Amino acid sequence: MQKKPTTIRDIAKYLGMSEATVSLALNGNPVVKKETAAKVHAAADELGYVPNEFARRLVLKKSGMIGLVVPDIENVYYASLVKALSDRMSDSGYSLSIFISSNEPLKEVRAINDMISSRMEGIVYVPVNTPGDITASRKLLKRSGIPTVCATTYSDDMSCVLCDLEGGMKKILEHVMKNSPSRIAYLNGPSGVYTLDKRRDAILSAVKNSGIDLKIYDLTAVDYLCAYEAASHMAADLPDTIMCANDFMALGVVNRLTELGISVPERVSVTGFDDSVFSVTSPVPLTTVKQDIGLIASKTVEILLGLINDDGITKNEVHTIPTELIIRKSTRHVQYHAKK
Amino acid sequence: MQKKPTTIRDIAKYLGMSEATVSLALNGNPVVKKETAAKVHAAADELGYVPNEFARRLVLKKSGMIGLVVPDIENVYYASLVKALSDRMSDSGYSLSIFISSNEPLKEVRAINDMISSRMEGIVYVPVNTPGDITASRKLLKRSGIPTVCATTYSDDMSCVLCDLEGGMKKILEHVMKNSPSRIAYLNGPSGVYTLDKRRDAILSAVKNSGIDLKIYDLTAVDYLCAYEAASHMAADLPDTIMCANDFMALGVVNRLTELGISVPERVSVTGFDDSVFSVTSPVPLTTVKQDIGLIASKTVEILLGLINDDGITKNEVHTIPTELIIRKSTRHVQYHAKK
DNA sequence: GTGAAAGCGCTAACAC
DNA sequence: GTGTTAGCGCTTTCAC
Repeated sequence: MQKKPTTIRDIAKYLGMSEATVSLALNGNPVVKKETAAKVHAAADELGYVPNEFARRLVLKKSGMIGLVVPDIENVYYASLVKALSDRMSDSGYSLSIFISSNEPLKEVRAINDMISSRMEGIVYVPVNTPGDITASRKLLKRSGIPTVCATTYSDDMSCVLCDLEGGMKKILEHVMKNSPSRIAYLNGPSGVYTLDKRRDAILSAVKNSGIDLKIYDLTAVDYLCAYEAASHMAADLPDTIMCANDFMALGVVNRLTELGISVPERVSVTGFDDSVFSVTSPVPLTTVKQDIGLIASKTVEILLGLINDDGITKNEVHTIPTELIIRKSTRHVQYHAKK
Repeated sequence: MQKKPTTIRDIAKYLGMSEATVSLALNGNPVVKKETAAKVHAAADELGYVPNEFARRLVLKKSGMIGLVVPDIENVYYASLVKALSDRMSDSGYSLSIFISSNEPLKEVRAINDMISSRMEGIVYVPVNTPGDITASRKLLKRSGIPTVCATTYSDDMSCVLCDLEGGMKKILEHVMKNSPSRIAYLNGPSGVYTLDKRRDAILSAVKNSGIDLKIYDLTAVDYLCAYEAASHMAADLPDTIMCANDFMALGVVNRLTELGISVPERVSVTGFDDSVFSVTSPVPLTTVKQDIGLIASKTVEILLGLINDDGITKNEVHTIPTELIIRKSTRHVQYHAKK
């Protein structure tokens, strides 16, 4: 069992002074005499004093914490986001408290409730990434009045930071177009997920009236296996370009195609999205769209801190991070360019 | 700015009853009359009451939280661990508080201090995974008296849960041996990291006196790029088997070799370790050693909860999780077997 | 420069 | 059944 932790009172008794002095000394308040302060620190050290944050926060009415909910930590995209957010936050004086919703709206609600009861001073909200009802979460957040910013996707009633998904999709499509494709397949996920719907819409509107035969597949999940299997089915009647909603899917396609003896990009071009590890560690490095997660994180922290300090930053501001086309080797056009 | 949260006192005033009753009702204590309880809940709802956890924890002297420090969330291995731990923990009534040390001993110390001040009731300690001095962390943990279990690696002064790294290494080596290799290269990381040293020792002692030409490379990091580059250097004078400390490295080797026109496993066998995503999404699926992260997580939680409840579970117990050889396509022997 | 005292929001005896 | 009261450990005026 745990030994009872040392309190300020213990130190005060031990030193024969008052709690107030000890507290002031410990907080480095200059009003206490230097030698007194030194004595206090020595005693604190000796007794193994560690402040009780609960007591502290209770009276200060500040938690010094910022909460973060993410849908899935095993997804490299979110893992990078968490890492970036954690880095950016550590300079701010706040500590980050991470919650995982596992893509379940119910867990998300629980996490948000936890954050509210723990009096987080700010919240970074990354909603579940599957079709699901998150109105409960949004209502809770709203009602709490805690400064919140929604990251990587859109929510209509709070500030958001997300990438220019449409722009990215258009850029990569333009790149693909240079190859004069006649049949494009686009592997997307279930509809009802903002970031996927956005991608689908963008590609759809860009291709419209181009005479290109575009076929969109709404897979059950935006993961490796689904894409891998989709590629299998496509093999019989191959399009010349297969675009994917993310890199992990593109990897699945590349691997399956390669297995089948279909060469990428010679026979078919494949594109990813996100510019994650997979785009680099793919046997055929992927042409993709970079979502600058570092930038998302920085902007998110910036806006959140602004909100917390009530800097007069507009609420419900939507901040769009530009995307960048990254040309690697999974699309034909690249090589063409690279070689001349 | 945030509106002032509703307190129990507000509800009491609003309803014209005492705080105690409200508190009891809110906690579902059966002594309060049903209708009173109903009224209280209604009022709480109406006023948007969310309990102040700090006050609660202060008086209860319990945080209801378990802390977790991990070195690197972008590493799929740790990401899976966090996920598994988070899942297992959620049934236990405790909430998990995640800290990222970014493989920096200093950040690790900070995280541990945070956990102690936040009065975590238990700690899952996953030490930094690079050579570095973590005695400070261990001393802090020790001194705090908080039940702690060290996961995925060994620490001499606390309970540990880790995989049978040596056994795993031996198993995969045995498998490789069936091919009668004459020259094996083993790609490891810097020495001074327990889990890597263990692997190195195991392979070293197993190969000793076998007449096999074993060459061990202590790379600066156990990642894709380092392994990729090492493979480049090896190409000139190729061993017949390249073993790696993890799957991510093995993927780097496979990709580089493939680029160089060296076929895996026909010309050289490659092995991984961990059985992570990479072993499955590799263009040549990797023969590897499975570390059952789910099991690690379950056992860790079990031991930790035992420690917290002082179940008389021996402290400083080292629990070893068995590893499993997973034969896929990156080693010759497999195919040999598979085909006959 | 230091101490006494009030109170942060909540819980848990103990009275009534 | 419900109210009164005394803290949990800390910070912070305000006296001295």
